[in-house]
Amino acid sequence: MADITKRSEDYSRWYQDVIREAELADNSPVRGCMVIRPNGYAIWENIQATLDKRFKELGHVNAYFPLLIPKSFLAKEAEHVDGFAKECAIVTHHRLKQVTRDGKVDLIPDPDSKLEEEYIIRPTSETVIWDMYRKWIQSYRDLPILINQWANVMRWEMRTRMFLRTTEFLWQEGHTAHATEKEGRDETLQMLETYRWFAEDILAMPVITGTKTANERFAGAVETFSIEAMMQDNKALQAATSHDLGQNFAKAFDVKYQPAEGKVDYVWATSWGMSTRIVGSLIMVHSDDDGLVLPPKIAGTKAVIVPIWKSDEEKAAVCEAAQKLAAELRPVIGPVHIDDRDNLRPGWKYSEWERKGVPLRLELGPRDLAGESVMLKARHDRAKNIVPFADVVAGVQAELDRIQQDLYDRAKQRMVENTHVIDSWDQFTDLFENKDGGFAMAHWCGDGTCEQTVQDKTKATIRNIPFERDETKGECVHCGNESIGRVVFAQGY
RNA sequence: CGGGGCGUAGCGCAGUCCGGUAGCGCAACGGCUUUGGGAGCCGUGGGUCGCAGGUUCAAAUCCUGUCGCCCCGACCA
Repeated sequence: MADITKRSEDYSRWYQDVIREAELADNSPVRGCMVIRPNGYAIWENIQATLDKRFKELGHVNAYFPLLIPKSFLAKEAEHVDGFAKECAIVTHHRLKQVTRDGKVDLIPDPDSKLEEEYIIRPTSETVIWDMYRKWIQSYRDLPILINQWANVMRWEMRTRMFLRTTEFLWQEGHTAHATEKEGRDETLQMLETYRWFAEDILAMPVITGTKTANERFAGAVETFSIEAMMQDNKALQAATSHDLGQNFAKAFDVKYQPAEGKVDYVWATSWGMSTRIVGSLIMVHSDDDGLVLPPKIAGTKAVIVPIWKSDEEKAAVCEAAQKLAAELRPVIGPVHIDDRDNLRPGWKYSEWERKGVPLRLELGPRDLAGESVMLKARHDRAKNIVPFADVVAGVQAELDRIQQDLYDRAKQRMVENTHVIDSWDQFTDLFENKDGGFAMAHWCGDGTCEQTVQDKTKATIRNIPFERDETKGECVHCGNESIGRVVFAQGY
């Protein structure tokens, strides 16, 4: 069996190896696109289920807007065009024509089917949605609108990486409309907090919440907020964003409402999203040289039972016990798999389920049966525990809780250890050029040109201006001017 | 789009410099023995050598073109 490259040898190759070995995804015939395999899709389904439930608890409803967007829509919001025009796929024809060339049948776009107005494949849906909101909103009684959609989008990237940046990806995009500026801002921050909760409590991925700088703001937003996580190679990854769109889209699409009192005004907007990219970060935060590691709360399979036997009699007894255990566990912890394949030995099965990231393994052989107990083995730290049958549900539940917490603690500790207070340009360049990188908490003057220069010199960008930070003024780490306080610099994905 | 690397069996690779008609490990299939950390032995099947041209008696190997993947840039989040 093919081995997995060690993280220390080649991080990027390790990442690809883990995806292949855990059967999360495969390359597609189309450049830059990926096939998400059942093991990978199960993770995404759990992400969807958990987030969707939470969104609905917060009053949101789901809807679906079309994949194709009239080209003219994109042009309506000046900054938005600027941000996305360069990476749009365009539909120009609606029919193919068979032609024969050198005796071979080929298909070409039928010149007679050229579209009068061309369509773009959505890179995001603000424009279609706001075109519809114009029709749906007349008065303050129509507000707020709190719509979310689960969809695919396309951004024609030059360089792609599995999950992290693919030409087509899956995501949810929330689009809300409000009567007041404050309501819009509150919604933006509430959704950012939702993402923080999801990343930390469900994915066991510690994040830094904060405001994006003007340079990094979403095209068309007044303010963009993000959660930023640290990967095991010390690079940062933006795990989700939430945008306060102000009245920019309302103005571009002429969406006005009649307030209870006073004159007609433009409505206030937000949008927020999390994509399949989060699966990439999940892989990179927790996994090790043996393969995928997943926190129990998001794993498709929570536990696998490996029955061990020699004779047919033992097989029957052990498998029956495994069925009983699984039946007890499933209603409490969720999916439990029994691996009773008889063509593989237990050792093979152990390593296979380890590669695939199942958080907990239950080993059940004749010795366990005799002792009326089962052996638990945790994926992430290899800890063994023997639990009596009588306590198995509580024991497994406790172990899953411990794994979840441990993964968070481990990731948090790594983030803390690799976050440095940096006070000079020498230290700054040393960190990113000679040392291991990580997060640099450094003073910044607030100037975008200065920020860009730092990026050009070191590849480090301002990930965000953290909510919780040292606001004491100082000297900008690069230009020496008075700072707005410390911000997080890091090299990012 | 620029620089570098790589495409040979399901996976990982050797063979390419120096042309002679394709091999190794794992996996698969059959059999026997096995089964508490990647089982052993015997046997079997599987590849238009990324694709298309060209040179040659002969091309995985040399030449040209092309497609794809990976890394570094540019681009993007």
